[in-house]
Formats: sequence, C-alpha cells, structure tokens
Amino acid sequence: MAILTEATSLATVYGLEGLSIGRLAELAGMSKSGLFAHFGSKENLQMAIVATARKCSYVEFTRPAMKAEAPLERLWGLCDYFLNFVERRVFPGGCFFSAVVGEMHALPERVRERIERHQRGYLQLLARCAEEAIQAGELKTSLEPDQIGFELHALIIIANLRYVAHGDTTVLDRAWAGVQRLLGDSNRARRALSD
Amino acid sequence: MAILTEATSLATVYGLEGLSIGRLAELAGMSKSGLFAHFGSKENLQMAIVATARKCSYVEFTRPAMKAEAPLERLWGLCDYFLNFVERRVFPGGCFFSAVVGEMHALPERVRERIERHQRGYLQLLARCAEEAIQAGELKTSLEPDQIGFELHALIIIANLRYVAHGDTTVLDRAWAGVQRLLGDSNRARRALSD
DNA sequence: TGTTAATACGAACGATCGTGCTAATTTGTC
DNA sequence: GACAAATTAGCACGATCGTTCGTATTAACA
Repeated sequence: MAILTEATSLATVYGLEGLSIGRLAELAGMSKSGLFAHFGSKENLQMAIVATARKCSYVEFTRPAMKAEAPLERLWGLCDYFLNFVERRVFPGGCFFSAVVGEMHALPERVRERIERHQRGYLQLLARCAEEAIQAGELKTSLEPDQIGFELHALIIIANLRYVAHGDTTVLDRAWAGVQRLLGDSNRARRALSD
Repeated sequence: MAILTEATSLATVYGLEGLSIGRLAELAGMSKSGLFAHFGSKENLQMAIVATARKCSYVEFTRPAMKAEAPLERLWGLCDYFLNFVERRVFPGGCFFSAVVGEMHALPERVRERIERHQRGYLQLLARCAEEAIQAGELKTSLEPDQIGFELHALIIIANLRYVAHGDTTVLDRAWAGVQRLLGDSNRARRALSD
C-alpha cells in the first residue's frame, strides 16, 4: 500500500499522535471514513505505520550494511547508510523511530512496546557487529561492544535529530568524524549524496 | 508562577502541542478560561513554558557547572549535573528541549525560533568551555572544540532520551563512560543521585 | 443474470481543542 | 465601607478529532 509510505512520512513530521486520519485521507484523495475502514482504529493504523517504518529502515540501511561479509565493514555500513538516508531526506522528519521518541509516553501500549522492541533490536545489532569485529581482530579497542554500540547510536541519532530539527548541515560530518574515531580510521570517506 | 512549572513538566511528556489548556487548568484547579486569560493564546503559553524550561535548565546545570573556575571543570560539570538532573527525574519527560525536538516542524515560528536559539547557545557553551580548557592546557586532545561539544552533547542527550523513553537505567553510565573518554579521565566519579 | 461480499462513501455522533464573550468574584485603594 | 481594577468563572462558538452507521458502488461467483 502506497498510502502507508505517505502516512509514515507524515508521522515523521507530526508524530504518531499528531498525525490525523482526516489529513492523511485528504492527502491520499480518499474519504476519511473510507480510509478508516481499512484499519479499524487509529491504533491499528499506528501499528501499520511502525511496520512500514521497520521495513523501510531494513531496506535503507540494515540490509545494505549486512551485505558485507566483514563484521567491521557492517558496522561502517550501518552508520554510513543511516547518515546517507538522513541526508537524502527520504522522510522529511528523518528517522521515524527518532521522530516519535518524544511521544512514547502518550502512545498506546501495544504501539509503544513494538517501537521499544525495534529499538532494542537495532542497538543489539550494533553491539553484535562490534563484538564480532573485535573477535575477528578487525577492530582494536579497549571499549566493550555495548559501549561502542551506544556511542555509535548516540552520534548518528543526534545527527539525525539536529539535521531535521534545526537544518544544521554540519552535524552529519561531525557524526561521521565521531564514528571514524570509534572505528579507528580517520580517512574513510562517507557515502556521497548521489548514491 | 507555580502553574508554569507544572505546565513545563506536562510538556516534557505530551509535547508543546499535545499539552492542552483544559488539562492543565484541571490539574491546576482552575477553569479553562480563567487560565487562558493569563496568557491570551496558546502560543504565549508555549513561550512562557520555554522561558520556564530555560530558567530551570540554568538553575539545574548551567549555573552549578559554571561556578567552577577551571574551564575543564565546567565541562565536567555541564555533563555531570545534566545526567544527574535526568536521573533525579525533575521532569517526567526529562530534558524539556529534548522532549520537544520531534515536534519542531509543527510549532509556531516564534516558539520554534526561541527553542533553536536556546539550543545553539547551549552547544556554543559546550564548545567554548572545551576551547578554554584546551587553551588552558587542562585538556589534551586532537579534536576541535566544536567536535568535543558535539560529541558530549550527543552522549548526554541520547542518554536522556533513552532513559525517559525506554526506562533504560544503564544508559546514564554509558554516557558517562563516553564523557570520561572525551575528557581524558576514566576514574572521575559521577555525582550521586542523593545530591 | 442474480446474489453476495467487499470497498468506499457521506453524514453524523460525542468529545475535545483553542478562543471569544460576559458576568461574577476577588483584590487593592481612598 | 464604597469604588475601581484585576482576576476568575461560566458559557458557547467553530473546528477538528476518532469513530459509527447506513448506503451506494464495484467485483466475484452461482
């Protein structure tokens, strides 16, 4: 369904609660009740949006990054493709899961738990790649894998938030510089926008 | 006005748009119109909330941190007091300015600009302290002051977001470990909760 | 071709939103 | 105690929210 992509895009700007069915229907050229019938409730629509955002994030950064066979290369890819995804403005509000982090308290429990589970999975993926990179001898560091995952995540998420919220264009490069320092290669180039 | 503190607290949970005057009035034991007359418009109420949050952040971390005479000590204090502020749950939604970052697009222009200006000031404060610490010879690093400010900010803000959104209690220590690494002292203790 | 299931529609519901009135109440001043 | 000024309450407006209902159109199958 194409309308779900539009809904996810809107949700990155107005949030999962701020997104109204009426506005979404108008944007889709449908009647409000007609669109509502597809989902049965706003909570179901929110769940569908979360599923769409998950699929999108999988296609945009998880899968491309995981194509690499070397664990360290996967770690680079996870950060690189994410920053590239943000820079390309695939969604006007950037990363969906960062856009809704401020309204977690107000969300229906089912929706909130789904989002939290996704976030845990993403953090674990970062930490697991770091652990494998260390064990493979590709990454020499005194830090625990979880700490590396935490700091990588902090860098790229803050870059995303500041890029979409304040239009600051330098933050993506600043985040990349931090990633370079954590992964021990200050010469590695970031993916170009045109890719 | 005590009601403004309550309003700011509510805004950290529901956002500046999600916060309704009716709910705030009910919580304050006033009539909706009575409370509305104080501000004249929701936009003015939002501006007053931003001002309250600014004052609160000044009292809670900026001023205590700036009491130190050594620049590096101020840098430590900015991170330390902030994490302590989050851990003490002064506001249920943690840092106000992080809580509303997701709804910047939907805010009235006057409100959004005021928040952006505050954020710029806070970032500049971090970078300036880092610069002074370097020039004073207290901080030995190959990083630019702006990069240090960016990374410190990323660590403590992500810790705040994850602490309030997912109840993750380990993130404050992870952020502190990152701060230690940036400021070059892995033995410095974090402020205790009881303080 | 007639029947059934699915799909989209318009209209309306109760609730809540921000906001504008006017009356009542409180407060401070002479 | 009387009066002016400020504050609060009550009520209603128009708009929008999620949701429900009954109906018209369409697709599939007998």
